Amino acid sequence: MAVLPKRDQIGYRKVKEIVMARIRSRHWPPDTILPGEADLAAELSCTRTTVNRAMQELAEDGIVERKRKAGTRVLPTPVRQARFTIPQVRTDIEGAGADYGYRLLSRDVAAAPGWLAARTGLAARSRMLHLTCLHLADGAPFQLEDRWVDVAAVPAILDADFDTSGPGEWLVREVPYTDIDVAFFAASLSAAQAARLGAAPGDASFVAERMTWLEGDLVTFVTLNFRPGHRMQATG
Amino acid sequence: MAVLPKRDQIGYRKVKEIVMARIRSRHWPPDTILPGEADLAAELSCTRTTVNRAMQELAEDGIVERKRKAGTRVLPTPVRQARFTIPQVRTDIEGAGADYGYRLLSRDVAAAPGWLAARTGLAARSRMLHLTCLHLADGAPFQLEDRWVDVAAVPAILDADFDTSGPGEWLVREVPYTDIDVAFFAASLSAAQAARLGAAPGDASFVAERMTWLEGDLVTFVTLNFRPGHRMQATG
DNA sequence: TTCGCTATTATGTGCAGACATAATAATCTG
DNA sequence: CAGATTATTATGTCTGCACATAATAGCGAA
Repeated sequence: MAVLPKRDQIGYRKVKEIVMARIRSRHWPPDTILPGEADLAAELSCTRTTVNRAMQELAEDGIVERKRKAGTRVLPTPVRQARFTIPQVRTDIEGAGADYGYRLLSRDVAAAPGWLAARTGLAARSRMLHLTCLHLADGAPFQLEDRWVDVAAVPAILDADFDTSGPGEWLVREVPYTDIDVAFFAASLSAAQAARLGAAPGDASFVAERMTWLEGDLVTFVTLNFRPGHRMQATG
Repeated sequence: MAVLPKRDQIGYRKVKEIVMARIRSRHWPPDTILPGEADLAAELSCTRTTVNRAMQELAEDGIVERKRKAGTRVLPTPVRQARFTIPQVRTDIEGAGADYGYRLLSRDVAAAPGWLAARTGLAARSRMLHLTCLHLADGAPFQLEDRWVDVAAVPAILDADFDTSGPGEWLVREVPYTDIDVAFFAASLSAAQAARLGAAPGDASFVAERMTWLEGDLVTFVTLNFRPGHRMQATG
C-alpha cells in the first residue's frame, strides 16, 4: 500500500515557527504590533484557535507580549528565560554516572536563629530541627548541606531517621509545598566547611540556598555548598 | 442593575488547582495513574479540552508525566523546574534601582584559542573578536565581561562601536540566535580580575558562562564575573 | 513460546462557534 | 475642552466535535 499522503494542514508548531522566523528575519522588527489572530489565521489558513495557542506559547517563551485590545507586540530584547531543574543531589550525582553516598554530620533541635527568622518571617523562637550532612559522589565529598526545618510545620520530622538518607529526599517525599525560592551565589569556604568538603579554606564554592513554603509558611531553609569546581548547567 | 451572576463553569486553572491539591494531599500519591481525561471531565463537568489543557500545563511544570495510551502518571519527586531570566546586566542593574555604567577595557581580533575551539566546535583558526568590558552599578564595578564573537558569523561586529555601550546589547539587538547554553559556577578572582572589580584577589566570584548559537553555529561565548556577594534569584 | 499483526485506548491536535474581558477609541455631555 | 460614557476590538477561554498518533494489550500463526 502506498503511504497515505500526510494531511498538510498547518499546526500550532508550524505557526510558531513561521512567526519566529519572521521576527528573527526582522520582517517584524521589535515593537511591531503583529496582525491580529484572525488575520494571521486567515493568512495561514488555519483557525484562530490554532494561532492563539501558538501566540500564547510565544508569550510564555518571552518572545512577544500580549495585551487585550492592544494586540501582540514583539519584545525589543527577547526576555529569554532559561530553565533548570531544581538541584536534587542524588539525581545530580547518579545522573552523572557516579555512586551516591551520604553521611549525617550533626542533628539538633534549637530555636530559630535571628538571621533565619528575619529572612523568612518565622517567629523568632520557633523550634527548628537543624541538620548538617554531606553528600558524596564516588566516595568523594560533593555537597555540604546545612538545613533548618520548622518543627511546627513538619512535626513528623523529629521521628524521621536521617542516618542513611538525607532530609531532602524525606521532605520531598513526605511534605507538600507550594512555592520554592532559590538563590545562587559564590562564597569562600570556611575552614570547617573546607575540611568537610576536602578542599582548601578560602576556595570558591558554588552555593545554592533554598526556601520551601507551604501556603506562605516556611517549611525548610537549606544552604548547599558544592565542592569547588562544580558547574550548574541550564539551557534556554 | 444587579451584578450579573458570574457563570460558575470550571476553567483549566481551576482544574489544575484541583488536581494539584489532590496530588499534594496524597489523594493521588506518586506513581498513581490519574483517571483519563474523559473521566475527569465528566467528574468536574467540563469538557475534555479543558482538562487536556490543564494536564498539559501540569506536565510542562514537571508535576506529571503523560504518555499516550499509558495515561497520566504522578511523578514521584516533582521535578520542579525553576526559571530565571537570562541575566542582562543593564536590566539587572537598573531593575535594582541603580545607575548603569559601562567601560570598554580591551578590544582585539585574534584566532580562537584552543580551549574555546575545543569547547564550542569552532574551527581552531576562526577569526574572533575578543572584548573585555566592565559594567558598573552606581559607579562601582559590578560585572566583568570577557567575550568572544565569531567574526564569520557576525561580520558587522567589526564596525560596531563598543565605547559607550556593551556588545551584549548590540548583539541581542542585531543578531538572531536560536539557542543559548548557560552555566554557572564559582571561581576565585585572579589578581587582574580583582583589580578590575575592586575586590581582593582570591575572593569568590559568581560566574555565568554563556554560549549563543544560531542553527548549530557558535555566535558568541561570554564569561561574566560578578562582584563578590552577588546573588542570582530564581523562583519555582 | 514467541513473533508479528491488529484492535483498543489515552493523549495530541485541529475546527467551528460562542461568550467573556480588558483596554483602547470614539462619542457624548457639561 | 475635559471628563465621563459607550462602542469597538483583540485576546482569553470554554464547548463540542472530529480525527491523528502512539503505545499497549490481545490474538493468532509459526
